[in-house]
Amino acid sequence: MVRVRIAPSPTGFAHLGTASTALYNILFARANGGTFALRIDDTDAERNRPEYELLIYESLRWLGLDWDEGPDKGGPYAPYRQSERLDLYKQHAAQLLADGKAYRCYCTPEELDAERKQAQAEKRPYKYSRRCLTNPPTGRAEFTVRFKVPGGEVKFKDMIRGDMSFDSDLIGDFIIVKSNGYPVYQFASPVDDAVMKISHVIRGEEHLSNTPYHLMLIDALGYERPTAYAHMPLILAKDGTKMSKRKHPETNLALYREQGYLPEALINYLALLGWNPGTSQEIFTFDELVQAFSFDRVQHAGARFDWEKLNWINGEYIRRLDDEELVRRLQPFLPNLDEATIRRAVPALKTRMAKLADAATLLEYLWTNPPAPALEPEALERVRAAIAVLNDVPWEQQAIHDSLMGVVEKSGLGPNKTFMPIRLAVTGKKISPPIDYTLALLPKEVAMSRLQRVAGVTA
RNA sequence: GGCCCCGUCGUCUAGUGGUCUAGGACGCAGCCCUCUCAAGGCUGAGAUCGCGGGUUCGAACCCCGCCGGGGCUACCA
Repeated sequence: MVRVRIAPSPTGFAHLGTASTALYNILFARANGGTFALRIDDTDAERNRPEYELLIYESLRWLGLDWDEGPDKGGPYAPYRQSERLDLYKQHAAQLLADGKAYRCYCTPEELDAERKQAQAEKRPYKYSRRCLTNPPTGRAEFTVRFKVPGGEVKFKDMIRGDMSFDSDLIGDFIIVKSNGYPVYQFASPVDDAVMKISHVIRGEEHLSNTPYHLMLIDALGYERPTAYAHMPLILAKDGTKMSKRKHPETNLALYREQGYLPEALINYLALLGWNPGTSQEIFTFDELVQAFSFDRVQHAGARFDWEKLNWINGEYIRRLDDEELVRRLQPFLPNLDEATIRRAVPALKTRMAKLADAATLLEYLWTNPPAPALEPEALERVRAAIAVLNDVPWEQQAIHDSLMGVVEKSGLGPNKTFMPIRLAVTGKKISPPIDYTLALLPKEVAMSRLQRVAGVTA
């Protein structure tokens, strides 16, 4: 029975890495008929906020990465919010204490800090002194609980990197319960994984070095270890450094929705960041990903996030959407336009967008009034000729196209000599959809008045 | 500092001793198409496989060292 999970921490906006990890977990769960759980890791009382939890739900749902068990939908191992499982951690800590596998530590943060600085000054690797194990100070009430690291090799299998081995003699006794009674991540996470019967722990590479901590705890508690671990490569920023919320806006999942990235395109891109199918296929449906994904084709090195490639994939998805679906998705991005207008614009927009928000730039002239450009005499002549024929033309794209081509032919000049001045007059820009679309999308009176305004003709 | 992971075109990557004069994709350049911009088609530039030693008839692929990047080493997660 495959059971996987993600355990995001609600300490800010929903993070790109959360989506990536969720995706790999779901891919693995679906391929193996397993269960995917969402567990909220809110043990950092200072930084955690309920509204951030909502942001995680929203972003994951937007991406179609839904969970089988979670705080909002329950499940056989509820509750799924760690702040609601405090008793469980207390029991486990008490058990370790009773077994002599953990002990109370009365050291103050200042004392610990001094120890650490001392070690640093003497250039030796820092490990907690075990003062409170051997010679605890008396008359102090506030304490943390430390795990007594047994020492020796800790070995485990990583589905991506193979056999891993850590020397736990290098690991000092670490805190598992804070002085405020809350468990530390290193404690709550393995306890929950064991109790919730998580079979495969799939998470980011930043947790690779944490795994021995978790394993030692699971062993000490007498639980069965998860069948396997998988540590996914980190997503790096464009500059090769780890993505930070401050420096790199692309960590914010909400941004992608706002910009008009299609969730399925983002998923596709994320899947390809750090993994490849071994074939030349680049575009995948979700089901194809489920089928193709395997941990032995996951990259070991961190992968840099690249907007260009994402834009290309997103454009591919947009072009593959049928027109009605595109209209539907475009609506939130074009609040100034009615559905019928969007529908008429779609054929011209489709190949011109990397993301849905681009439509607004292309169609801006429909709800704003661009300033009249100053045109050369020759260009003005072209505009006047166009006005003359356009006056009697039924206002739809094909008719406009035909009559304008007539003007072009009569002029003996290239089409651009006629179309560009019109484009400038109507949109104020040098870039727009084809001129017939550009005109037809606008009410005839508006289009004509913009042309007349430039040509100096009074309506 | 210690421990761990990693290092192929700008980027994502293929590649597990000879088929590599290192393949693909994005991006970039040029051409075609064309009313602009895209899309599409074609062509092209771009990597002495981080560096230095080995092993081998032969190494991007195996071994060692070095350098570089990242992670962990918190009463953050």
